Amino acid sequence: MRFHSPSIQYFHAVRRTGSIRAAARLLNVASSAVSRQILKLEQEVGSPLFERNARGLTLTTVGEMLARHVMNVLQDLDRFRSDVASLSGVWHGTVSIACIESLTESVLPDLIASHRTRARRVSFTTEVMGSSDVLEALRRGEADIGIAIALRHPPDLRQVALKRFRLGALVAREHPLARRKTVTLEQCLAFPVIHALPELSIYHLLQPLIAQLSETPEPAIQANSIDLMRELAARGVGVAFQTQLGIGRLSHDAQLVFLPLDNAGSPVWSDLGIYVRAERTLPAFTESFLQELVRQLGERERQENAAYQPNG
Amino acid sequence: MRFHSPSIQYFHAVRRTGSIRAAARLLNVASSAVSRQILKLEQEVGSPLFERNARGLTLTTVGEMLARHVMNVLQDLDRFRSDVASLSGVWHGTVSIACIESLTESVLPDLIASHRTRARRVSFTTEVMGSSDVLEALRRGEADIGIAIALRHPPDLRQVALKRFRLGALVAREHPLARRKTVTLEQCLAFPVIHALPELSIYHLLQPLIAQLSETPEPAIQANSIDLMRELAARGVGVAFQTQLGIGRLSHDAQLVFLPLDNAGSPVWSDLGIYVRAERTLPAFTESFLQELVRQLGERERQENAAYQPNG
DNA sequence: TATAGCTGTTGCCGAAACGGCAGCAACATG
DNA sequence: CATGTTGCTGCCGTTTCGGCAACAGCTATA
Repeated sequence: MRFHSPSIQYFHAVRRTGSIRAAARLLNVASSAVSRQILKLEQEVGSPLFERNARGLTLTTVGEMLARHVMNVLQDLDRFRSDVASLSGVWHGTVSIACIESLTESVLPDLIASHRTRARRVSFTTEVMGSSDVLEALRRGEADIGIAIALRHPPDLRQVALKRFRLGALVAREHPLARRKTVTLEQCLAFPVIHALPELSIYHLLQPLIAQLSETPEPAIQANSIDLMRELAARGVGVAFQTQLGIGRLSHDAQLVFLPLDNAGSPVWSDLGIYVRAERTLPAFTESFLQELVRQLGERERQENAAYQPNG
Repeated sequence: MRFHSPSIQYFHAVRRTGSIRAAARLLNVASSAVSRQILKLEQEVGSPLFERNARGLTLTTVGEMLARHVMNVLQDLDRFRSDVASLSGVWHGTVSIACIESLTESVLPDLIASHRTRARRVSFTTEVMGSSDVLEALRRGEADIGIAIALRHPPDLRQVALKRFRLGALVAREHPLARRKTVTLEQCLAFPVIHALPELSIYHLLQPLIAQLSETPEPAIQANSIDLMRELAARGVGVAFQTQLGIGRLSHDAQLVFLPLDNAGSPVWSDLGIYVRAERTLPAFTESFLQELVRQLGERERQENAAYQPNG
């Protein structure tokens, strides 16, 4: 079922590996064959597609345009294949997800588990990374679905849904703040805090708020792992800041208490976006999972925000 | 710049012409070559793509799936080509429009003329047809932009915009009704009327309203040409029914008067939809024209509806 | 019923494209 | 300076593609 010219496939491999010889190894062909196909492509397009550095190849502007087209073609080929397969039998294929750490605690495992009971031949690949890396993985075609903090997203990605969750403080059950319903940032900063490093998006959400305060005390601990921050908070080391999503149901019977942040009377939101490459039609089984993901996240959004309403 | 395998192109040609030999003539190759490529494709997909009738070929279910993929590929190739071209110089290409007759009077010619003063190398192909044919032409990839009466549209088309215009009666200046601001259907039916044939969408808009009336008099004249109906009305033959869009500025200095229809106190709307194939990214110059079309139609919608407000 | 005209398919064969092997120059790294 | 990497290029066998002609199946017309 490979009815597209070798040039397309070879170009795609060279773009991904950044080298002709590496692409040749990947494709199990001689490097000369790959080299010639690239040269032929460049001749047909009428413009160089790669810049030849001593240590590999980099895309030119025209090359990036072609890469976009080739990605559209190959991803749509993928969809076509799965469409034909689903015509005669069960769904089967792989859903590739790129997401930030907050999802790994309950949302994603619950969802994948429940989805696999219904569609057993659909497997999953999930990779955890930073928000900007999530978007980049999508653009490069390395993931089908991306979940990240919703910053401004590039035009070649489509924001399927946008869900807001309250940012809050995470403290041990014995912590002096633990009895409050909500907390302000000032109240937290009176205690030792566990700050996120700039590579986590929580940093970028809190930084502007902290900058507004008159005094900015030194953070006790800085970390780049949501998990580590949570465990530190549970041991009473200090106050951590997270979305409630990342804590989920553990907070009920565990040492942790989640206190929604209150900034001058209004909540502090963390916007979670679900992304997909814009120029793409998803295979049916991927689309189905996506719908379910959006629905589940919407459910969580509703529940968690209702729990902290003025009249809740 | 033809870096896609011949099978793709041949398949596309066969689908369009419905015959291998006709496709071969179109492609300037021997019919045997085309036949072999189709057979090879069917072998690779693992399923027949066409049903062989004595008088040509018809797509099977799998064939339709492949046709969809191939269309996506070729249309995106087209976009890539125009993107590369626009990189080094002026926009050039062709915008292909399928629309219903109402647009040809003023909206489309005005828009095309003004667009060509700014982008001289962009040419236009417009074809007038019925609403359902507009959607079909889009699905078959024979048009880039479609404008039709907004009925329920298939999922593979995207409704870019939806504009509502008032349906009204069209009478000669000397007609007894001509002095009214608005008219009801009953009032019109007291005179000879020029009815649309079922192939025009006006028929489907008026039919349910006429069916509600107690008496349904015989129509004086039936026609399938908006133009003919307008000319007949101008000669005082009877009352025609149209959207104001189809009359436009001519009504000012001509023999015609447009009277918005009043149905039990509320206007009768004719919804105009602008459509595009969903699984497609338009070339930049096409997208630009599309935006302008939507803007202009929105402007007309605002103007014409404001002219008949209760307080206007 | 016979004929003419259309359909898609198939051998045969030359031409074009593809791909593997080995060797080249250019650059980076040690 | 030696070694390992990069991409590129003759040479040549294999594969694929495409044109020509002939074939069988069907339809419409005479």
